[in-house]
Amino acid sequence: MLLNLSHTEENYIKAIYHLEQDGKPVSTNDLSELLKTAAASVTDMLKKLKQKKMVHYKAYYGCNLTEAGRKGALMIIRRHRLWEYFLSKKLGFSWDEVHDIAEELEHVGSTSLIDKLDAFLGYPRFDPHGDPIPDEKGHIVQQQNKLLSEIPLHLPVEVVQIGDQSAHILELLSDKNIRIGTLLEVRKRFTYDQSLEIKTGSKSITQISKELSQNILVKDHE
Amino acid sequence: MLLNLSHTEENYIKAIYHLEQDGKPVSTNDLSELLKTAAASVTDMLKKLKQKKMVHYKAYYGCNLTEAGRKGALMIIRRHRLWEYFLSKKLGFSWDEVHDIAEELEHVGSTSLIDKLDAFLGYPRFDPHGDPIPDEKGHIVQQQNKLLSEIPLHLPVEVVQIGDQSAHILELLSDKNIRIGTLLEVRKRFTYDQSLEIKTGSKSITQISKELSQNILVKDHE
DNA sequence: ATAAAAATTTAGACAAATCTAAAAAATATA
DNA sequence: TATATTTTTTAGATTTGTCTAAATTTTTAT
Ligand SMILES: [Mn+2]
Ligand SMILES: [Mn+2]
Ligand SMILES: [Mn+2]
Ligand SMILES: [Mn+2]
Repeated sequence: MLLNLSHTEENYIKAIYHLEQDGKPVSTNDLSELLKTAAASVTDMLKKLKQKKMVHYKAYYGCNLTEAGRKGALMIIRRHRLWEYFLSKKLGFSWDEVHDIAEELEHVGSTSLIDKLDAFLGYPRFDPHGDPIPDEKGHIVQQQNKLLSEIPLHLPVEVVQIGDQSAHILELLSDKNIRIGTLLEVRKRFTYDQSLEIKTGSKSITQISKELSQNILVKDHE
Repeated sequence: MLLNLSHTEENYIKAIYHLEQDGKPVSTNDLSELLKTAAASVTDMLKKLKQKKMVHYKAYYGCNLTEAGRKGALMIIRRHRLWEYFLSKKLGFSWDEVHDIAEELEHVGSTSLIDKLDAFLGYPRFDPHGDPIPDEKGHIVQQQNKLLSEIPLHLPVEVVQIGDQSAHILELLSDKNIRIGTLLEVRKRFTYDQSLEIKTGSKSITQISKELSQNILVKDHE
């Protein structure tokens, strides 16, 4: 292990990375909920991660990743997304099956393994859900995508990313034939429940709930 | 996990499988040495594996795998060897680098992952060290190979398997340009230390110690 | 500003896997 | 057979990651 972190510690810093917005500290409870672990256990772990200089932490305040913690998190995310790409593109898994398996593979800690896997895959820049893959130095592109819920009517857009990545949302999208690269256009927006009627491709019309529309990221299609 | 075993438990049943010769029970001390774990710890684990019906165990007697234990061990060996094949053939690792990484990958427990990996690799029958890969049902071919130390002079043979698989032996073989598939012929056998002089391919002559010759498995080359 | 509610930490316990040291059983040797 | 040696098990601790319950701190609401 280059990082010298246990599987559990890796999962914590990854979770902190995902919860960190701007510079705001991440609360014990948010981690507790995301990791499905008692808040008391989170407190214990934050103390340990502080000792290992992976997080800044002050009691009753919350935590933030240190620079080392951020680098570590990006490496775990790199592993996760490269494995997802491999599972999807090489082994033929569908995009809603890859996450859980990658959750285990991401903890196999050989650096040369991941760098060779990256080369074998042809240095992919995005995983099967449209999320960017950090490079070997931990650089990650920040995308400027918009939520489908905020797109004006009749503007052609392309799906580039899915926010929430539970098996449930992926199942629903699969059913609606929506995936990364799908071209969409919002036809109507209903004020009552903020649901959308969209046109996919050239023919098919489907309804999309508010929740769903807030988890589909799109970019303008020129 | 289909088997519902921890990483540690998996390592134990794999170790027991490798130590089991004929029907002879495996001793606590042999396991202790192979796993580099105190004998007292092995005793504790054997009790637990007995509870889980993975081994037959009686105090002061030793242990044997149950049918379930044997099936489990074969599945772990299947994963290990398929990953070794992948690392070697797809990612370009040399055969002496793959074992340690596979030691971690073997514990990722999705059955569909391994079966799809198997298909992706084209159902290979042998790993990079020449060891047979069990199929999805746990069937494994038993090879009838001979030790180089027991081959008569001037008989052309082909290297098919390496016994011990430490990085050290693989380094030595690599230096001598001996790998799976190499054609050999024993030229002389020195009584003093039972070292061999062998001809590899058509030109190169090299010396091989007794230890090394007892870890190179060969078959007749017709 | 005070009381109620929510978030967080501390305290104490537990299961898994490990260790060392001591006791017990099996095996080898004289 | 009696004794010495080796092997194995038991006893008691330790580390990691977890839990529940109780105490404390912070935030929200009256
Ligand atoms: Mn994922
Ligand atoms: Mn994980
Ligand atoms: Mn191996
Ligand atoms: Mn292992």
